[in-house]
Amino acid sequence: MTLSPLVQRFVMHFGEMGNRWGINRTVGQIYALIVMSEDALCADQIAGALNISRGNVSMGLKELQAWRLIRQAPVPGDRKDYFVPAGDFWDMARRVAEERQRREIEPTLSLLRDLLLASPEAEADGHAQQKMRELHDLLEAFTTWCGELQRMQPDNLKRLMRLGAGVGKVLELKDKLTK
Amino acid sequence: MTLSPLVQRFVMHFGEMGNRWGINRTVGQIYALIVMSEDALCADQIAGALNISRGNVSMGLKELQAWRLIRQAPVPGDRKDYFVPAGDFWDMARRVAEERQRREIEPTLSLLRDLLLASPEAEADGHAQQKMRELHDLLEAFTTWCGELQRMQPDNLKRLMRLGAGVGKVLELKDKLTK
DNA sequence: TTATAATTTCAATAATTTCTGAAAATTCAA
DNA sequence: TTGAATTTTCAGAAATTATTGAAATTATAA
Repeated sequence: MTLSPLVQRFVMHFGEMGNRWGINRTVGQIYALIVMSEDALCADQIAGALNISRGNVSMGLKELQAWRLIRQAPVPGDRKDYFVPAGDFWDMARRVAEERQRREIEPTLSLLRDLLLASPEAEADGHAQQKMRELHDLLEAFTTWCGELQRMQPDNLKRLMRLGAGVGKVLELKDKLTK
Repeated sequence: MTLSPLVQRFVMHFGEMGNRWGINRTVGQIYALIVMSEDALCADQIAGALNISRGNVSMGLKELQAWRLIRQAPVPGDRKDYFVPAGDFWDMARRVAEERQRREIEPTLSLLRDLLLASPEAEADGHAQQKMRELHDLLEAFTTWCGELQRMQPDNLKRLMRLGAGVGKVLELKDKLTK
């Protein structure tokens, strides 16, 4: 399978981006390739198109399945595993956000809870704990907010985003009504 | 300078997290140390406390200044450069968000604009461009939204976050009123 | 069963990123 | 100026992460 220059450029770029997003380069490329492809792809096609080893593809597919970004799509009469995207880009964004939350926020929150329980020993600990409290409260507020955004209907979420700066206006509205 | 176990644990953890956030480990540690410290710190104190080389500290401080996460705080009668956090954790969060936007979203958006201008060549390009359009629109909506959240007064932003799921209710409210 | 096709695993290796420390550059008081 | 204190730079070393490819495993058709 050869890629058109258009798809080629996108796939390569997405790989680089993947890097900056905490997923590795080939995993990003594999995902981009699957999304851009009209048909389901099997591991050999992917290895060929991206020019990477079979083993690497196997790892990548496993990781993408763990993220639930792709899923198998059986092709009748063919023993190989074929893959298609699981959901649209909104689903992808949600999954990435969830995973980042889990990896980048939760561990810190849980450490902070721990450290805030300890009674200060050194003289500097009072100040440190106050800072930790600030960070804890910020991360917790953020976490709650993300959770609630995710629980919103996708439609409402889209509307909220389109609302944009209007959010400020809506807040004012709420003020008037609750007063 | 020796660190209390409390601060030590936080600093080490923050370094690990920094890794997952796209800033490197020692840069994360340096920032955490400066934030947790009551007094301004100089490079030697940092190198000693974290047990890393002087050169590494110099790099780290430069990077943190570039991110505008720390700033110099002159200590009268001392020639060394001393550093303190620039702003609180909200400011930090905003800077990190800005930087990520710039590194992780903008380059993709600009590539997508490019690729969407090209006229499809291969047969598969039609489908690919449609997907690219979807991603483009999603990223653009997200970018606009982030920009507007950032332009909001910090107070309103905090209120919006505290509102949480209530946002859905406010939307419904708006519906009724605008109908 | 058995043979074959496909996938997964993982030790070895390649590529990348981070860190050190000595040398060069800069700053500033005398 | 000079020279001591401080910071910066950057080539090479160390550590980390990604990739290969051959062997082991698993799944399927005959």
